[in-house]
Parts: sequence; C-alpha cells; structure tokens
Amino acid sequence: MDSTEKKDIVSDGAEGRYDCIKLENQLCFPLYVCSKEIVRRYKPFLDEMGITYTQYITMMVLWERGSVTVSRLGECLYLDSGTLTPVLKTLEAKGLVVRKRSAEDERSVIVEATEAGMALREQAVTVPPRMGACVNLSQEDAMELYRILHLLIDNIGK
Amino acid sequence: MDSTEKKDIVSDGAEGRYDCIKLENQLCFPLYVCSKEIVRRYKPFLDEMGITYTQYITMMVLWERGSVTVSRLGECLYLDSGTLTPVLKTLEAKGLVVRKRSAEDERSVIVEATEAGMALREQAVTVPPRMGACVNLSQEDAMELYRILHLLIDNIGK
DNA sequence: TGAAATTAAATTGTGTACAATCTAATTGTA
DNA sequence: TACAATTAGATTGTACACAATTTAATTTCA
Repeated sequence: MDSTEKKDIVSDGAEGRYDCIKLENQLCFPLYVCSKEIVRRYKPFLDEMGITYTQYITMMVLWERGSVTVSRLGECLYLDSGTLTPVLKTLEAKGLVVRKRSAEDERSVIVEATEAGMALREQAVTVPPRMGACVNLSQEDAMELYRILHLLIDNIGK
Repeated sequence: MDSTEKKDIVSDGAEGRYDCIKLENQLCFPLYVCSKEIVRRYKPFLDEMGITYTQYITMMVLWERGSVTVSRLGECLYLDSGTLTPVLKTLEAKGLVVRKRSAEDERSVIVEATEAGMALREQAVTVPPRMGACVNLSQEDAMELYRILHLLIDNIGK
C-alpha cells in the first residue's frame, strides 16, 4: 500500500500535470480565505462601533497620525482613491472624520478624525483582545505569520 | 539613547494604551493586504484567460472534481450563493460551465465545466509557475506560511 | 399523512476593490 | 513664462462579498 501509493504520486502523469492548479496546492487561496474569514469575525465587534473593516483600518491610521492626506492614507492602506473616496464620505456622513482641501496644495484633501472619531478609539481598544481569543494562534506561529506576511508584502512591492 | 528608548517604550503610558490598535501591530491587516495584492498580481495572467480570480478558483474546483453542486462549491471556496450565483452565471455566459437542476433533488443546482471550460485548464497550468516567480518566497517560508494559514482556517472554523 | 422545519439557490441591498478615465491644480522646462 | 507633463482626487463601470430575505423543494415527525 505504502509503495503503490508512493509509486502513484510519481508515476501518475495525468494527475501530476495539473497538480499546480489544485486548490489545495495554492498559497494564494488560503491567504484569501483567511483574510475574508477573519474580517468576517471582526464584524460583530465592529457592528458595535457602527463601522466596517475598511472604515476601521482607516480610523486606525487617523488615530495614530492625526491628520493625513487621502494619498498618504492610500499608501498606508494599499487602497486607491476609487476605494477611499466613498469610504471617507461615509465616515464623514457618520461624523467620525472631516475632509478639507489643503491650503498649500489645493489638489490634496486632508482627512482627520472628529472628536466623535477620536472617542471611538476607546471602544476600538477592546476589539483586539476579543479577536485574539478567536484567532487562537500560538505566540510563535503568530510571529512567524507576521514575519512572512511582511516579507511577502515587501516582495510584491518589488 | 538605547536606555531612554527602552524607557520610552515601557513608560509612555499614553502610547502603550493604544498599541493594540496600531496598524503595524495587526495580524489581520497584512493578511488582508497580501490577499488583495496577490490577487492583483494574478490579474494580468487571468486576463489572458478572460476570467477573474473568483472565476479562476471556481474553475479549479470544477477541473478537479468534475461536477459539483453550488453548495459544495460554496464549502470548497468559503463563498455563499449570494456570491456564487452571479459568478456562475457569468461563467455560463462565457460558455465555460453549464448549470442544471439535479434530478434527485430539484433544490440543488449542478455545475460542470464545458469542453471550453476544460480546455482552459491548459492555459491555467502556465499561471502558477509565472506567479511563483513574482511571489518569491523561500521554500521554507512558503511551507511555513501554508501551514500556519491552514491552522488559522481550522481555528476560525472552530 | 400533512403541517412545520429544514435546506438549496436566488434575490436584494450595502459596501468595498480596482481599472480606466476625468478634472483641476501644480510643476518642470524649453 | 506659456505649455506640456505630472499629480491628487473624484467618477464610472465591473465584479465581488456577505447579511438578510425569499421561494421552492425536501424532510421530519406529531
């Protein structure tokens, strides 16, 4: 059984030819699934805050940096204006951010958190501990994952 | 400098309180970025085939399994009918798949690749080698990443 | 057996993502 | 200094992704 199985893997040319496009042999697919599913897990916590995941990471940048231009925001989040413009309009409609044209360069739009936006930070700090429990990776695996993902991001950026 | 820096990290209470919601301390964010950016890298290759990433992974399941129901497809791809129905209609319009109601259970819809859909497999096998070059991870890191992502998927599924 | 519960897809509505294009402001340079 | 090139955002169009709801078929079980 062992030897025939081994033989199969090597000799089965018909199977081997398409191995590289099997779902289970992809690296991209589990990446895509993990991203999607973890964002989905965030939803109940973010619902409490009345924002979506994209809005959440946008607020993270504003909490950390105060005010930033749309283009800087795009660099931080790997998103373009086609995505950010509607997200920022939504956040503005919710009263969490304000947008204003830069005085020095009228092309740029400066975004910053309002008082309500900054206040949301207090609810936000309760999210990671609760998420961590549900991700449930060992410290070593989490660090390894972190390291490799950032390596990958650097490589993709070329 | 070293000691003051160390002291800062420990003593700066104002910063420390919000560390957990800094973008750089997230695990989910690089996951989200990697997924997005890698899918974007696939685009030129998939454009040659005339399909999108979601359509590509759908075809992978069909190439591998022959015919499957929409719900089985959803289990494989972690997608629901709200996403799959329009994707499958598009693939059908392109002549790559056919959909038919199951005879045994009229609720189920069976999807399978057409001849044109199966033929596309020949172009598909050229994609992973070309993508691999652009991802550029060591064999060890790729395997580690694969392992941890699947661990994560298992954990999230609870 | 027949009504209630369950299941499978489809539909609807909201919110991203991103390519491509457009407009307006700024910069570079001949 | 005009004018071409660049840059910043916004807009448009296409394609997911998912929650919630709906419809139709099948199962359960009182």
